[in-house]
Amino acid sequence: MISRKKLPRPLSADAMALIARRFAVLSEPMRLRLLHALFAGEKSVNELVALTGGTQTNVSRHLQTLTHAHMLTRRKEGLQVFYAISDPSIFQLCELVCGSLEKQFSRQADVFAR
Amino acid sequence: MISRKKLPRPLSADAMALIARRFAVLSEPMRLRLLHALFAGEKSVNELVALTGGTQTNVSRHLQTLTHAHMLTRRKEGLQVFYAISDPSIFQLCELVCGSLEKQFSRQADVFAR
DNA sequence: GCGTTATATGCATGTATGCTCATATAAACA
DNA sequence: TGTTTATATGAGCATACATGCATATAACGC
Repeated sequence: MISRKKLPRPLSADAMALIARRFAVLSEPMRLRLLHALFAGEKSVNELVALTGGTQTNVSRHLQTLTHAHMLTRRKEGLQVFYAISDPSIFQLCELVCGSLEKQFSRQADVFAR
Repeated sequence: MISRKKLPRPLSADAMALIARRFAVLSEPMRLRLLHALFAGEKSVNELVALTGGTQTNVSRHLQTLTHAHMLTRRKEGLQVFYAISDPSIFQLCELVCGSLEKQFSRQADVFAR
């Protein structure tokens, strides 16, 4: 009988580069702010500019990056373009990282509290 | 009665920068190769150099980065230094990203197969 | 057609960071 | 003490990328 324990899959160097690229897309604060703003649902570029406080140029560039990484979908309607999160795993990724950071900080807080 | 649906927590710009930093640490192929090599358990620097094919200098630098990010622990024993994964959420993060990439590629494969 | 609004992009610049070479530290041992 | 082995680090270089300015494209109304 084969063990049911979940094993890490073997990963090629190519696969590793793809995964790294995906993490890189998530490694910019402005892109995270955009994703966070989109958690509630699709928004136009102008709305995102207002919500994040970025310049129009910069917001547009980052939206392009996120779309090329297949994390967002783009829908044009008249003059406006609406973006929305297309990859639900984004939510889980952020939750995981948040949880891990919270643990780390609460441990550090414990040390200071002694 | 309060809804039980899991809501995304509100995130400050500072929190966002911390999360981004964490993703940035995971966004280098060599660091992912090191983490992957450590999935099976702790290893010395020399072993990691052999397993990843990197130079000693470079491997040492990346191990330092991962350790400062609290993803690895460092244990010195005689001349050797052993590193091990200290944050179990790393496994889940990689699984999530791998799964999401697999879905993306199988969709693309479908398109080509038509 | 012309002007206006929403979004995208070419170019230039600054900053961050990965990589390598040489050298430094640190521990073991003769 | 001097030598060897394992790991870390300082300096310099190259590259990637985020940002802003100006301008281009695209859709709408007149």
